[in-house]
Amino acid sequence: MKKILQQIFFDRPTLIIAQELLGKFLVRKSGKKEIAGMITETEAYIGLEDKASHASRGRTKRTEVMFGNPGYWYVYLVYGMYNCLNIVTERERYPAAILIRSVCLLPFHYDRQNMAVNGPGRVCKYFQVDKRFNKRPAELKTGLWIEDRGVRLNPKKIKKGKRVGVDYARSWKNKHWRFYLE
DNA sequence: TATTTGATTCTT
DNA sequence: AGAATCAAATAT
Repeated sequence: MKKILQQIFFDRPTLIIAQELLGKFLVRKSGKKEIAGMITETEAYIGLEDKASHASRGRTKRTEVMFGNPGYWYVYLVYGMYNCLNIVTERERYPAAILIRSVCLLPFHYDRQNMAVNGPGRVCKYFQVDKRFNKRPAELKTGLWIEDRGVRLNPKKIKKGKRVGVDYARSWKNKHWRFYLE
């Protein structure tokens, strides 16, 4: 069973979605080639108050997609080198998104050496995601979407921790808004 | 207009 | 521990 997650899935509380995305599949299709991997690590960035979120500094050309409708991709360049892939969540005008940090590749795609793709920069590199996908909807015709393939996780398998690389975010850096599988 | 800084990763 | 490398935020 394969079911593409629709926009309504993302129009809900971000912390719920960030956990539910674990076990879902990120799918990239260009031409006949399809790459798919199970999402194993996410981070939530929520609201104007969250000092770790780009949206906390207000609505800019870069962050406006976070203020828009849910179910859209937010792709940005960090450290001048790496792209980061996020899915926008919650209602229009409420800025929130989830960073996809790691995935686990299907056997068809890996050679044991690199079955895990750890780190947002590596996820984008492997799935050939760049700013072309920014502000585009997560759906089939975009060539990049998220699927439910029937994997059901025991909620106890979900680990929580502090978000990575946000030491500058004052008290918000201590929020346990990072979710991952062992 | 100039400087600083990152939701990172790779090399030394 | 440091480099790579640039868009956006902040300082001047």
